Amino acid sequence: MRLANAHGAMERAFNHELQASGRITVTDFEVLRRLDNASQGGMRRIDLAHAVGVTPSGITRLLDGLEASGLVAKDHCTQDHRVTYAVITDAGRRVLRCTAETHLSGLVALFAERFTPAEVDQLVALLSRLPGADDGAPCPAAKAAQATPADAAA
Amino acid sequence: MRLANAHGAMERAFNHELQASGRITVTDFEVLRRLDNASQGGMRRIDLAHAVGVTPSGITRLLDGLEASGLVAKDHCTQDHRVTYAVITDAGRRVLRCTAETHLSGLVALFAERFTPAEVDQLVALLSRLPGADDGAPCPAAKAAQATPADAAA
DNA sequence: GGGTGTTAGTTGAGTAATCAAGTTTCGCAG
DNA sequence: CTGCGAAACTTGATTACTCAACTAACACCC
Repeated sequence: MRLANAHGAMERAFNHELQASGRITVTDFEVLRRLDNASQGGMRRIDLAHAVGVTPSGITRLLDGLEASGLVAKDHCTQDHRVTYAVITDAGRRVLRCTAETHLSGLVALFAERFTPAEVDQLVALLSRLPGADDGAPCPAAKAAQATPADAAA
Repeated sequence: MRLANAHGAMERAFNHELQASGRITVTDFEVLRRLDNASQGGMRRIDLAHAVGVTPSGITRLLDGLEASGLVAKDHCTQDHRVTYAVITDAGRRVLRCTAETHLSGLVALFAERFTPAEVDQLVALLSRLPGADDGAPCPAAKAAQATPADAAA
């Protein structure tokens, strides 16, 4: 219950912040973050869907939007013609960097003023035991620029 | 992040369970729970909205549905004609009791198999410090039957 | 090489929320 | 008692998803 309240409230707040600064939802943000972290700046759409917790059709529509805004691009796999990769573009990286700067720092501050580092560790450890907590990326702290986008980046 | 993942995954799962057994969403469930806990089995719609974390318009549409299903009823305040109370009906209580039985026990089991009671306390204490965690009801463990519905209960 | 099942992805229809802009009621200042 | 701002809703249009049903490509077996 506390979990639901806390997460709900924070997500709503975060969503508002993101919406205000650029036309971006929390899920969009999460997608960009994930793509930026990915080894080639790209992921299979389905893995991405699972990572951010939406259905395949959700990812299709979500990426439709991000593609229209030029923040991600499509890339087809030559070995398996079923799969399409989503790759983050330079514009996408810019947006990500900019919003992350503004809002991730806000998030960090929020935690910092409420918890000691040890308590944060404790909280993370406890939450990690919940189902689905480790879906997708294990959140490698700072992993800023490390890519070499496949090809089709705007 | 763990918070987002864990809560997201659990909420999705919970939602599916609830949808499967009766046409109910997590938010509907939360509304019923809140109303059942309320002193008269009723609350002002706006307080209810804030408690479950939706906007006033969200509550309107949500209650439209629950009223259509006969799980809650309207009750007008005689002192202030602006406010409308939402009161839980006997049918609503039945549904709540039934779904709570099935799914709350699942939830409890889920936590029990992952945490010791002490750890649960710890987790609750930590989460309580997050913004919005205490919105609405402080979740008074078991508070089953305690009502005297205002009047307009089906 | 032609079925059979599985996986990746899209599309149509529907739902639960949102915001912005209304209406009605209330409280209050002059 | 009249006007004026704020509170408690409601409504219309939009959004971000969902599910169910589809297509296309692969994988395998015989």
